[in-house]
Amino acid sequence: MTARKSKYICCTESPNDDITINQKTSDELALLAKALGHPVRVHILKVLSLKESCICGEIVEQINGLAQSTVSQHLKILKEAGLIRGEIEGTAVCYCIDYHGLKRLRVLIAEI
Amino acid sequence: MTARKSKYICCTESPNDDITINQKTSDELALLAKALGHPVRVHILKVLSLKESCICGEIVEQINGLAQSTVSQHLKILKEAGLIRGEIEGTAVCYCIDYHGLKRLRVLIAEI
DNA sequence: TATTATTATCGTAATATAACGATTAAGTCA
DNA sequence: TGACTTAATCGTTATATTACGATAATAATA
Repeated sequence: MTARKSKYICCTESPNDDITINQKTSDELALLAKALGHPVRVHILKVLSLKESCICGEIVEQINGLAQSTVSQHLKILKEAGLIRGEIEGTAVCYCIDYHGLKRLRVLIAEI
Repeated sequence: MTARKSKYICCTESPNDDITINQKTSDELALLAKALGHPVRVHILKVLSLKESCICGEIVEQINGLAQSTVSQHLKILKEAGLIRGEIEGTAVCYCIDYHGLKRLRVLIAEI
């Protein structure tokens, strides 16, 4: 990619005309954002944020009107993205926010 | 929803046991995050960030290997989410980041 | 006015996501 | 051991997303 003049006023000439963009962090950010990209999953994070930690069953109660299997699926997506963690406690599973993941999301957005 | 004792150690009792969560902001955050939840769209934002503003055609060039119509679709999604703006300049359209939208995303994440 | 340049939209196909009920798995307790 | 509790997984269906090529729309220009 070579720098070149643009005939468009809006396209400012800049030393950044030769662009190199970190694809890896783009992918990482996209994955995190995608995990957050559903109202129910945002809601789950808020529940966990307010309650510090919470067993799956109580989360299902908080998410009114959705089947347990559906909530479980959302929890899985959040977990795989690194936004929450789950710890087995007896027959239950206790979920909490993974603040490393959440911070990483903030950092990656800030870097845009 | 009434406050109740939990038999689980992990589930801390807290004054937030009666949870009220703002569904509207959850939806808003989910929409913004969803728009960001694709590597190509993150890439587009980075291109715009580095170049300040950019005509659609140059963005298409930067996104190697995707058809013009596909990139146009991604631009539409970003625009509808309020993450970019487009200004017609002759036959071209000049896109730039909508920093209000991006800031709103940051704020909503920070509020989780 | 006809042509060119640029971008948006349309129609379509392949794939992914979201939701459900039913079932499985694994730990607890009588 | 057998029943119960809790959560994950499976199979399925409906819907949404992503990508493409083709076409339409609009402004600039010859």
